[in-house]
This record gives sequence, structure tokens and C-alpha cells, in this order.
Amino acid sequence: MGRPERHATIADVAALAGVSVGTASKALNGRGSLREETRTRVREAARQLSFQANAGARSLHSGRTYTVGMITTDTIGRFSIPVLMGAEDALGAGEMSIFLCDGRDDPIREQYYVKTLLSRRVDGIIVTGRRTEARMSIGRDLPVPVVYAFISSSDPQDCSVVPDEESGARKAVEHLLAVGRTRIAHVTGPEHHNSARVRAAAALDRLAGEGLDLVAPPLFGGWSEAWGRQAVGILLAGRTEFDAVFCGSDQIARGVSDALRAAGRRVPQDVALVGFDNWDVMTEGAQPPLTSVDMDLEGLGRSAAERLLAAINGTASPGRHPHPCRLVVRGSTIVPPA
Amino acid sequence: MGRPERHATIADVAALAGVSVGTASKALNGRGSLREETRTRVREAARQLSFQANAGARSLHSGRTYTVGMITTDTIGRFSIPVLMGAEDALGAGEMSIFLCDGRDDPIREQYYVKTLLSRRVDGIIVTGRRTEARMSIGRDLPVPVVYAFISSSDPQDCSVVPDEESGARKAVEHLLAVGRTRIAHVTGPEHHNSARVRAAAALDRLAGEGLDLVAPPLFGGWSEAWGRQAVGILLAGRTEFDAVFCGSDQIARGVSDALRAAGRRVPQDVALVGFDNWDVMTEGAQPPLTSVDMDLEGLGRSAAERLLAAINGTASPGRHPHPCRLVVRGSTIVPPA
DNA sequence: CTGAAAGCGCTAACAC
DNA sequence: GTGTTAGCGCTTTCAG
Repeated sequence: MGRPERHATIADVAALAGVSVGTASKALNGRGSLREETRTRVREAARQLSFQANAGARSLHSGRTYTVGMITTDTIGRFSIPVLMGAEDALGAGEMSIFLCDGRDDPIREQYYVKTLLSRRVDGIIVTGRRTEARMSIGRDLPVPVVYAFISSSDPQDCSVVPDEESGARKAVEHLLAVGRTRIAHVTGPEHHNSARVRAAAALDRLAGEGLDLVAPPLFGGWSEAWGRQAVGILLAGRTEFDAVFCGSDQIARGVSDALRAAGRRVPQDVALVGFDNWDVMTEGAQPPLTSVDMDLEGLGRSAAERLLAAINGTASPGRHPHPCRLVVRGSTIVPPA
Repeated sequence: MGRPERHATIADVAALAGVSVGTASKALNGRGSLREETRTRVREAARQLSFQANAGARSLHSGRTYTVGMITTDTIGRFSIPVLMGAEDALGAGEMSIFLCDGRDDPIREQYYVKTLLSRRVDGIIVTGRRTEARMSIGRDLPVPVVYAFISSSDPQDCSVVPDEESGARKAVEHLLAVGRTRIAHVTGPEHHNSARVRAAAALDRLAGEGLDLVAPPLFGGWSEAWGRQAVGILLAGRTEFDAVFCGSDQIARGVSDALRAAGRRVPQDVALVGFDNWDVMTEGAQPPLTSVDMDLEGLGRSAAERLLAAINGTASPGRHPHPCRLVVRGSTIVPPA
């Protein structure tokens, strides 16, 4: 037994079926008009030889490879995975395969990958990354369409599908207001991160619309649990009371949750908590489970892939396309029914 | 401007350089003997046209696509990513690209992907998954070599690179013994998971070698923090004292850590804690940071890829190949210097 | 040193 | 209905 030495070609199939390669091709692709008997004979031969048409040879004709490249600008991680999965889903349905390339934050490596992908004649490219910041275009005048997913391109002519963080932050605030909280604090990531700034601004803006303000200026720090714990210390040291904390990430929220409990404040009775990312490990690990903003990264990836497919078929959609967030309510904002 | 309509072909380059395609090919690939002047003229033409040789057409000759498929049997996740990254790393160095396919635990989907990959004439296939269990071979007598990474194939003829969980568990126990603990408990995942059984058995075995035993039979449960917390309740309710807990995962360890602290036991002074997976989110989120067993998944992925490359070049390595784990020591087992 | 020609595996006109 | 032929983009003999 062992492995067959080589792949069967259509010539092998034709020979076995006793027809010409042209006829075999037609039979296998359901083209032309053939006797049904011939068709089945060819198909049987193909089956017998485990024939799989050589996609490369095929695309030499069609000009299409039914293949797209996916470049992550930085290391593949928690955010890129769902995006990738969503894209895979949408593309898989169109029978397309994905080349995965990990840019590792290295522009050289990235350009090398772009070249590789072009030489492999991908039909299009999806670029994604770990942050929502805008980044340089991977190249203008590439011979194939490009869509940025999660991350966005600084070139407004490029097509970027990004999470609508503003609306996500607004939804978080609205929910806290809806459950009767008005003295809200905001603990989030580093100020030099676009996401942190945008979410804070949106939260402030939404409160202002209600004639309210945060109980203290946004606390910018890191995205970690440690920072969440530390921030609680800062909040408690200040004299202003608060009945809710909107956190820039679930990790922060978890840190906040743990520190509040350690300080004797009950969640959600004394302080309601909303996180961001809806990362199950954090939302479920926290006690009580965290209410959180979900960026629907999988949906975002799917949407990006669909736009890419559209662009491949001639209908590009340049510009920035925000993808809606949704709020997932859990025990950190709602007191469970007794 | 906008996108160039089509990719430049070698004929375009040849025309621009005023040579035949044959000459252009030689010039670009450094074959044959050409005047240096010609070579540079062709190269210049290629540069001007952003020429990238069509990999598909090329492989029609070479029979190789410099492409491998990577199939995840279940959804891509925390364990498959590092494996994937390692493989990507090793393969990228060999100028190979990766087709990523997400099997989603669906055998139909999986078989479909195998077919797709074969039609794309990948040079080889890597199969990975979320669990270390053995799984059915994706197919015997495939025309290309296959390597299983992390997950293993139930067919001993297949090449599988798996984490050496036994030795990992032994290292954990040895470390606890080295820091003077002898009354060790073990809290781990569900008994029907291979990993849970194997690690527990290895821990017991290593202790037996020292004439010791666990303070209680292994506590099988889930992989979650919640189970870790719950298990502490069980341990404390029992009358046997313990000075260390070896946990089957970092999530469990974190739950154990939190619950111990809540119960007034100090980590590591009263109870030392070792986790498994070395998952930064958990090891760093816990207080103190967790000592943990690292399966070196990236190295494992790299190793798997290297074996695949070797197999592609004719040197297969059938069988099961354990990849060593290493212990990462942190504050949960070592009292920091005052 | 360079060009012409054959062929990789497949599809699509066009004959027969 | 089926076979023949040309050609997709490239590499590789083999002549010149």
C-alpha cells in the first residue's frame, strides 16, 4: 500500500475510461453534450483513480485561483482569530481557500508576504491585526482588491471594516443608566491607544447627552487585570462615590471586580460593572459573570470577507464601514431574581 | 491610477527587455549562461512591471507547490494558535505558504477540506486540534505526507508530534518536592479527557517513586476556574491537610488560588500551587503569578512542520513523537526574597 | 550566449 | 457525441 506515487491526471482518467481528455473534461465538469453512459464511465474512472483536478492548472485558464490571502499585521491572537474564523466561514461557502500569513509586526515580513500572495495569484487579500488603530496601506495599486478587517487602513480609499466602538461604548453607558446608575466611573487602557480614547469619548458624550458626567476623568492605564485592581484603589482613595464602572476591557473589569469584592463592595448591588470584548474566559471567570460589549468579531470577519468577494466580482466598497457592537447582559449589572 | 488590470507575465517582461521568454526565464532564475548585461536588462524590465512569476504555472513543472494545508479538527483556539504559529514559522523559512482550514468538529467538512487541499496540490498536510486525544486518521494512502500536531492519530503508522504530558506532570511534582512539599493534592479536568488521566497518573507515579502518595485521590471535574474554586471547598471539607496543589490547568489553578485566599490560606506560604498550560492570562492574572507547566506548543508546531518538510523530501518519521514540556517557576511556589 | 519548441494539466473552441 | 487543437504562464531541453 503506502502512498500513491503521484496524483492522477485527467489523461489517466481519460485513458482508463477510453475517451479523449477533452471528453473527460466535459464529462467531469458537466459541460458539452455527452451520452449519459460516457459521463458515468468517466466519472467512475475518476473515482477509481481518486482523481482531483489540479487547481493550479485550472486557474491558468480561468485566471482565478479561488484563493485569498489573510495577513495579520501583528501576531495572531485573541482578536484576529474570530475575525479569521468569520472570514473563513464566508469564504468557505464560496469554495475559497485562505492563505494565512503572520506579519509579526514586521513591515519587511509583511511586504514579503504581499509579494508571495501576489505570486500565488490570490484573488484578494484581507488584512487584520490586534488593534483597531489605522495603519498604513499594505500597498496602493495592487493588482487585487484588499479589505482591512478590525484594523483599518489610513488610506480612505481602502475598504476597512471596523468595530463600531463608539456605539458599543454608548450602549454600555445606556445600559448602566437603564439599571439606574448615574455615578459612573471609567477605567480603561492606555491613552495612546485609539480604542481607549474613542470609547472614553463616546461614554462621556453619551452621559453629556443626559446632562451627566463621569464621576472622575477616565482612568487610562493598561488593559490588564492588575490595572483594574489598581484603579479601584485610586477610585476608593478619592472621595467621590460611584455606583458603576464602565471598563475598557474585560480583563480590566475582572480586576475591578476582584478588587471591589476584596474591599467589601458588592457587585452589582453597590457597584455595577460593564466590560468590553465579551471574552468568555473573563466574563465567566469573574464573580458574578460580567456584562460586556461584544464587537461581534466573527460577524465582522464575515462582513469583511463578503466585501472582498464583492470587490473581486467588480463591486468594491471603498471607505470605512463600522460594524455594530452588541451588549451582552450578565450578573455584574443585573441583580438575579431571588 | 487604480489597480493594474492584470498581472504582468514573463512574456511582457521578455518583450520589454527585447529577449525571448526562454532567455527571460533564465535571467530571472539565474540559470543558463547569459551576458550579465542581458540579465540586468531583464531584471530591470521585471522590476518595472512589478513582475511576480505565477506560482501556479511554475508548479505545473516542478510538481511542487511550496504550499501545505493545515486542518484544525475542531475550532481554532487557544491551543491550536501557538501550534499554528510555530508551524508557520518553520514553513515560512522554507518559503512555504499555509492553507488554513477549520474543520469545526465536522468530519464531513474535514473530508471536504482534505479534497480541496489535494486538488490544490499541497505538498503536505498538518492536522491539529484542541485536545491531545488520539483521533482517526484523516485518510490512509493520501498522495501527500501528513503530520499530526498536538492531537495525534490513532493510526500508529501516522506521524504525530504530541506534548509529553507525563514528563510535564512529573516535572511539576518534582518541583513541589524540591520546594519541600510532600502533602500534595491534584485537581484536574474531566476523567474522560485523556490529558486529565495521563497527568494524574504521571503525578501519582512520580510520587510513588518517592514513596509518597497524593493526599487524596485526584479530583476530576472540569477545566474551569469555577471547578478550581469548588475543589478547594472539597479539599477543605476533608480532614487531610495539604501544602500543595498540582492543577491540571491554569484556569483550575487560578480558581484554586482565589478560593484559597478567600479561605485565608496563603499562597505559596501555606499552599504551593502549580498549574498547567502556562497561559499568560491566567498565570499573570492570578495573585501571586502561577508556576506552570508549559507544553511549548510553538516549538511543537515547529517540530511538526520540520517533520513534515522532511517527509516531503522523502524522509518520513512515522510514529508518536513526544515533545518535551518545561516548567516555568513563578510566585505561587516560591516565596519571593524579602 | 540566445531563441525556438515542447510540455506541465487542464479547458474551450472547433472539427468531424 | 466525441476527438483534435490551441493556449493559459512558465521552465527546460536542444539548436543555432
